[in-house]
Amino acid sequence: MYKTHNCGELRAEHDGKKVILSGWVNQWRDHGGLVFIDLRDRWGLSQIVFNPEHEATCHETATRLRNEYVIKIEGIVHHRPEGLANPNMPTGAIEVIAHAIEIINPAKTPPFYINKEDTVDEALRLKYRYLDLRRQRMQRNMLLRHNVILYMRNFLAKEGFIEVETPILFKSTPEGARDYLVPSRVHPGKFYALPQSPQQLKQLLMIAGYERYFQIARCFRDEDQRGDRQPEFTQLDLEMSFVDQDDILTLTERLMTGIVEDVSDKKILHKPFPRFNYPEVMERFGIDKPDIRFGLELKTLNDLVADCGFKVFSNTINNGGMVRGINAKRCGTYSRKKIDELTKFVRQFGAKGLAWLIVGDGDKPHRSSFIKFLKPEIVDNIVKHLEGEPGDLLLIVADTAEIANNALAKLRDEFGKRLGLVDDDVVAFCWVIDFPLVMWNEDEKRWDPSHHLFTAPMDEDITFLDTDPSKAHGKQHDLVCNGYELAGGSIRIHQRDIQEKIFDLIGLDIEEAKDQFGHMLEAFEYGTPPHGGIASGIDRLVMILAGEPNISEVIAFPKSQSAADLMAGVPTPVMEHQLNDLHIRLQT
RNA sequence: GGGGGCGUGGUGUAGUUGGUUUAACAUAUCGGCCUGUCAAGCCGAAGAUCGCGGGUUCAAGUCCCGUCGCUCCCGCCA
Repeated sequence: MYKTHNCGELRAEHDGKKVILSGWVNQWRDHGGLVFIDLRDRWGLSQIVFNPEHEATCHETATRLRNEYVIKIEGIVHHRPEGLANPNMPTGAIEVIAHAIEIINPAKTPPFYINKEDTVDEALRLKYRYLDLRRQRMQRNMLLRHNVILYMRNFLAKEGFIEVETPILFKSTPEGARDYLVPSRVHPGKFYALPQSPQQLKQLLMIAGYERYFQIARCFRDEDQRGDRQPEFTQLDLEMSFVDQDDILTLTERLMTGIVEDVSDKKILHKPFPRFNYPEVMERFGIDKPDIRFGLELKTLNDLVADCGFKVFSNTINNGGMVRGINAKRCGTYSRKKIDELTKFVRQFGAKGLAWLIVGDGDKPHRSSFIKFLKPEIVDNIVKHLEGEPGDLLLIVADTAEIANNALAKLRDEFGKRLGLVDDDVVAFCWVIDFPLVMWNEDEKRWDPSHHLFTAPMDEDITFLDTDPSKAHGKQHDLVCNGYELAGGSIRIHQRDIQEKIFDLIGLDIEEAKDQFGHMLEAFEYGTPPHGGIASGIDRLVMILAGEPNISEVIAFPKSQSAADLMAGVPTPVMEHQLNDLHIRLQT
């Protein structure tokens, strides 16, 4: 027997109890006479005392312990003597006086501290991930992740959902991200693809009559990494039949609210979650995934500066662009150097430059990169429109709508942080709906779905598909939280003719469509219920709830930026005969 | 594919206008002392060709070029 108790549960009421504990030596303190160790298991720490006057051989063994040794001890729980309790430890009222010890396994000195929160080189953490995972931070994150997923399963089961697994080996389609491919041994020259999401399969489950499906689904996308993107990640994927968009939103909102309030210590800023339509969110924040924990909203200046005489502004407007700005409150103290850095900042998002104005006060005039080109009343209007008060820094970008919005949205995030407007104890959810169904792809000269090609158009917009597709809206919904896209979904098309129309619109000819999606089209003809769903990024959700900056902190075995596993050295070359089996010859 | 940052004993950092000597500090490790510690303490020891390769120079941790790794960002991610 290894344990009668765990190391985190012993309290004063266990006084006098004989216990067996097993775990890792978190810290070892040899006082020459007495030896103390803090014994650690997943549940916590207990102090063990070895006294040479009581158990000489046991004490002798204890002097040979080192951190991270795996041991088993037997002993008696005692109240700690007067004044020696440790109020910082949950088990600090007691200690275990050991009378027997077994060293189950010694341990080398770890390459970094297990028992201290200390920054460690990322490559080292990943190489020794099993040691990194031993640390409190990671154990806490993994536990939180477990609780989030457990909550999801319980909640959805109660709501009548059933969990169904879908294939990992499935079909490659040219839509969306790059696929991870798996060559077939049995079918020379053919490949499986790892799913980017179980999209088609969950729709087929609706056609199959399951009505309410969910899955904790691993998804794979072979694209370059970011802090919130890994090549494989986990979604809560769900789909419902006989629902409209509001049903999905309401259910998701109840689920998210429950998770945040039950398993995290974060507070939800807005309940119910605000719903923005796409034009509104772009107008106010310049981006479809705004962090609404703070204001600093974008303002459009087109009307004020259309014929102002300053070519940077007026030409932009004449060419169909936008002049937009934000007010960086109280940043009028910024030096030229600091403003130049902001210019550099917006340039990385394609902006050609950054116009700025520091609001003056009475006898102190405005300082600005552009007012010398403008009439004073136009300057006053700009200041007024951006609600400039003395000491504010107004930042303006004139460019295409896309670039101006994006650059200012990123500036807004930056100033949200700089001005301390971002409360990390808060989660601010919002919905974004009424997306355009399709967006014009200038490079390919065709329409691309803004969500995916199974998204249903708004009923009243169906005629636009033939006349002016840009005017059609989709029954799409995104859930945004603290500036991250946390979930996305839609009501799906459930009629073959509309689905074919969309294929046609995005430039898939009927033969291609049949080749790639024939099974879907055919299925639609066998009694398809109206249906829709949503998929939530679990890694991102847990990251936000854990207060972590990166999803790899909430994934047990994440990949590095270059999509490698540094612990096992993945990916690896394979044996020649394996390639032969798969009918693959490598280019030299 | 492109741009930025980082890489110095086991770990975390300092040192980078080229030369201050023996590359510093903390911590960990090893040895000694220590019966109430819990960030244990005290004494001592060992431990680094400064990621790797090349170059400039009388002289390179420091400058240049290349390369590898990690990381952030742009592109990409329906």
